[in-house]
Amino acid sequence: MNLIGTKWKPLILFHLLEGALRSGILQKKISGVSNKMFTQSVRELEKDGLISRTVFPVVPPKVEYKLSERGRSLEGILRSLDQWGATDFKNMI
Amino acid sequence: MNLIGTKWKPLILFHLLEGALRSGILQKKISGVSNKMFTQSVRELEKDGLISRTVFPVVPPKVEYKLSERGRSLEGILRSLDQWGATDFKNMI
DNA sequence: CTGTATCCTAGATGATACTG
DNA sequence: CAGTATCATCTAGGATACAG
Repeated sequence: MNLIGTKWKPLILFHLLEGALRSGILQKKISGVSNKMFTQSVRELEKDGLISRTVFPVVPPKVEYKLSERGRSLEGILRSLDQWGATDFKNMI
Repeated sequence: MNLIGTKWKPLILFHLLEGALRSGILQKKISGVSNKMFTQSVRELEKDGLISRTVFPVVPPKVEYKLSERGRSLEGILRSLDQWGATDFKNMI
């Protein structure tokens, strides 16, 4: 939980399960996240070795994030969490 | 994550996987938790319907906690988290 | 487009003392 | 034994403006 136990990290990792994403695209997928928390979250995920960050030297700037091998090892948990959330929510209504 | 995304809740739930536990025992198993956070966590878990609380009218007081059906549905995720933590930790050393 | 810096608030957490 | 109350601290998180 020290690595992924925040409001946004699980969502970020989940959206990266399908492949690398450009920074802006990824941020748009995480509806509601502030610019600050998005940057802070991906920075920490990178520091913890769960995702990798690639900067393309072009203009305008382009940055892509993707899961590292360690991050990929969380796939089962991430999909379980997603599935549980969906099922559990359905049972509440 | 809104339900279990805190420092202690996953641990509390995990320790209840093997069956109901008396309050003091459970708290001792969660090494490092303060009395306040333990009480607050179990109260919220109870409010969210993940665990149930049973008070035995005896002296000295006896209180037991156990997983509800909804809490039990988290078993897969809890065990996955535990296993991932153990495996991941082993890979770091 | 991507990221940083700053200020601010709410909540999470902890230490301690106290009650039934 | 179980739980509450109080005080204090730290961090997560958000809004906004700015920079390369």
